[in-house]
Amino acid sequence: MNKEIATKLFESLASGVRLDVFRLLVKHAPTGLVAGEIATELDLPPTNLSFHLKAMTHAGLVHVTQEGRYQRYRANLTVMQSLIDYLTAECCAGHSERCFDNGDASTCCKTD
Amino acid sequence: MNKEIATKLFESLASGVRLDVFRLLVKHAPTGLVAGEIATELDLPPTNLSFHLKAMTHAGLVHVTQEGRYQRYRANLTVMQSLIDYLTAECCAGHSERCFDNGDASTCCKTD
DNA sequence: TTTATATTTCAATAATTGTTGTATAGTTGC
DNA sequence: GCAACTATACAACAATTATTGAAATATAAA
Repeated sequence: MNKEIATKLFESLASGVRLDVFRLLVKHAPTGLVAGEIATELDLPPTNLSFHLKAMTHAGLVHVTQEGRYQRYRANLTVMQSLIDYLTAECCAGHSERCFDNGDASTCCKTD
Repeated sequence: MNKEIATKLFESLASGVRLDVFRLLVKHAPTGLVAGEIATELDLPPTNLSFHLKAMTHAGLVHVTQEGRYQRYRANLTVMQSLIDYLTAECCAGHSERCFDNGDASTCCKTD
């Protein structure tokens, strides 16, 4: 994880639509959903969903696999964990006592 | 923390400039920096920095206090912690074993 | 092979965001 | 009060992102 990747991921999460898509896919992990199911669930026009899915895939936030004529999307939980680690490091950065006053600091303050 | 607030925070972090500003402020916590110091450190035109600081302040990512003719900015570590919690909940959501295979899960899967 | 289904690509447009210089408001010290 | 300094507000413009319908691609089924 570095600044460039993190920025791309934040961009991906900065849209209400994409955040909804990601949360839906997390909810359906590890099976994932095919594009049509996502469109139905979130009531989105297919073209718009496709636009956002492409952006998320490009950012690495989701994975896609072909299943016949369907495209199955899955949340990339690994990259999300990396992002949380990065954010934790950014947040702490030598100030763990402020950031984690009443929490566990064991995953905190990584020097990267 | 909810989706709307999270989206605003992600927007704030989705810009290279703003991410740089925030990381700089975290590095200088809890003292913070005045606008001019940030501009010098990151080599940004004052108007551009002001634009981004305003956005960050509005999103709640930083706090500002007046010091005579200076404006001192500080990273809001509390909201960052909330965001990490939110993201952790999003990431885990009943799938901690996938998300935290080889890590500490004690800060994970908070039900909020 | 023809028809239906799923999804994406393309094109057009709307809306938002980012950057810069100039002007303005507020603060300090003489 | 006046000059120097800090920062923001405003205006103009550039660039990016979002949304939608129509057309295209590809797979599956009849």
